[in-house]
Amino acid sequence: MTKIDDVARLAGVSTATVSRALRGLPTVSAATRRRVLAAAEQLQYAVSPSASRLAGGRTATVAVIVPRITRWFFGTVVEAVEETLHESGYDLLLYNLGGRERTRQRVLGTANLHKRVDAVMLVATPLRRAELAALTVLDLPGVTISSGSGVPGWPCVRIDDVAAARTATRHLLDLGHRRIAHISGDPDDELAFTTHLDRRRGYQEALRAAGIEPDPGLDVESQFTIDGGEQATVELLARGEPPTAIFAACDEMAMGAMSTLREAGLRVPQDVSVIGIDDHDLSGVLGLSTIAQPAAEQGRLAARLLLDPLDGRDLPPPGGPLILPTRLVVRDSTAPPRAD
Amino acid sequence: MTKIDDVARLAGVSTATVSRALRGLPTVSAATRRRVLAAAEQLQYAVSPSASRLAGGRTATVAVIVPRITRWFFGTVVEAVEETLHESGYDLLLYNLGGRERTRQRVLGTANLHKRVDAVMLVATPLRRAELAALTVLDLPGVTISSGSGVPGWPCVRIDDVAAARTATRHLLDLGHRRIAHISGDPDDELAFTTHLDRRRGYQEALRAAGIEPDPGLDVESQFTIDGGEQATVELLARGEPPTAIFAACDEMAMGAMSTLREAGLRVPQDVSVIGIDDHDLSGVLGLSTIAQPAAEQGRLAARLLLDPLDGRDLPPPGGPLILPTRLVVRDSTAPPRAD
DNA sequence: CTGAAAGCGCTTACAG
DNA sequence: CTGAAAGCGCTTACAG
Repeated sequence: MTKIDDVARLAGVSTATVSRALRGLPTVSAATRRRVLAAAEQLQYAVSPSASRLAGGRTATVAVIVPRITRWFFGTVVEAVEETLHESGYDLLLYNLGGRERTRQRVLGTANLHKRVDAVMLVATPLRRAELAALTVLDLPGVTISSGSGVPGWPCVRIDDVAAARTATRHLLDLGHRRIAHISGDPDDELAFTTHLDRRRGYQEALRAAGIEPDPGLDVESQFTIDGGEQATVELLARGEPPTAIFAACDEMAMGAMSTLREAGLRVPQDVSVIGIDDHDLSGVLGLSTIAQPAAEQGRLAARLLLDPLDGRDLPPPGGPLILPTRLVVRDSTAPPRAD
Repeated sequence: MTKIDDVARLAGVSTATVSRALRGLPTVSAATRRRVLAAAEQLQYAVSPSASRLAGGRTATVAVIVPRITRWFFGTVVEAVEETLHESGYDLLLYNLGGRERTRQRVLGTANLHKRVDAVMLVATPLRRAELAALTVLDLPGVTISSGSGVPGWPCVRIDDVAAARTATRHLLDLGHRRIAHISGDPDDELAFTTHLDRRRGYQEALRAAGIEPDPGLDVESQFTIDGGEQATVELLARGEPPTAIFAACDEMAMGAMSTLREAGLRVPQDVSVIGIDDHDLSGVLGLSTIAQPAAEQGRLAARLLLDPLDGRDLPPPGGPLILPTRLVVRDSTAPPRAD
């Protein structure tokens, strides 16, 4: 393929000038730039990323690390991030941890990311001590979305999980429910994220504010998936008298809960109300009440926070975490409890 | 950071030997290899990908191009591909076309991929003539999943869309339906894939085999999304007497259809049966009958077909397209038509 | 505004 | 099995 020397020869300039003209640096005369661009066009020249990266020390690549790309939240975040990154000329290296310890170690436990990317985006993946140490050594810039306490020095984008859970629970309380169950994340969750802890806290706070002491028998741990919601609900029903309402820590769990309830002959919302968090694409179709969170917006904002310093736009670093708003969406899955 | 010279010095060998030892080449004595590995370990050495790629001419990176990562099929494919690629030490560059013409041009219309990746995976993205020409010039190896006629020289993994649609339609015919509507892709679909053409053909073939001439009034074009399914169903209902069954070209459209039917006061399946194609994660929850297709398996197989030649495993190239099996899954959304 | 030259950090024939 | 040296294709001070 053609390389920079070919373009330089055709345009009658040095390779340094070609390099500058093609990258839009200001120190090139308009006439020269025109000639270079024409030559590059004519030769169908495309820069070699490897050579450019080695010489320039920048990769124009970002690693995006998610637990599971197939879950609604992560897919939506990645889509928004991808668009923002590519618009700015950055490549996106996707890492889907998928609960695989080996993958996690390869990505986070070594210097693998070193010189491979200019920055890292960590989505809902709180780091263990050793991983944090490894990343700190690499001294890479980054941003986290919804990743627990985050990484020192990295901005953090998220929602207020405690408040979201409080709002969901209070919605059920306002409808008159007292026996409100919670299904949420497993501490041994293979995805190892901590969002569920905050959501549980909000649930408990709302109950206590209403004078109700949380009943551990109504709190079941499982995975943040449809299957997880089904299993948790099966467990819940096996424990005895069903609750009159279930607050699921995410919409996918809520959907699993709805499915299991229906199979058990319980109607939603007549017998049991269900609410989740997310506002998944299909929540409308299922009539699921939920706390909507802006997934794409979190992705876009996080990408911007990464790109701005990389591209030399030095905004004042955000003080605390950047917390985006959530919103209660009432549909058909929540109603007052039966009066019996 | 430490580089290969540091390792060479500590191990007391040349950089060439370090390079060979670290990459596991056979032409290194066991003792030397041990010393090199120990030195690399001690210095926390990680190779610079840019330098390695420039010198070696291989990027160990694959571009994966999908229409929309948030759709079930593409998310599931990408997850499987990611795992297969990373297991073999390859990076995954994600391109989400998202119906954006500019993105599409940047990725497919230029030499952008040149020297950036060793191979390309094109998912459900038939190429236009100019794009095909551009790719052909780059002379990159690749594989397609479900991408129309594919790319000459690239293996193609897919299902038999005509047969899948035939099976879905026949299922409805077998239940006794005659007024069977079809909702499917738009020829002007911004995602520009052609799967819907095959699925429409299967629908029409099944009808004709049953002695029914397809009624254009029962065939509505829209997008392959939940919204698309809703809009198509609204349109269908606006055209007059509703059909007794709807065959949607994918599960997301089918879910949109179910939602709109319910809002219109029509019960599924008592008033209208609905069937899709995919076996989406949520099809079970929604009780949607469907033709299941193995999305993850298509991704894994396609990744293998890409990796094997790159890694020097030269399998006999597949003769025709690799067609994976589909399977009718009957749930609660299909039933005989009302006898009135 | 432009060019000559060094250098980025590896891998690969080639020679031994 | 190992090493010296060239080369991969750019970018970046530096000088003018």
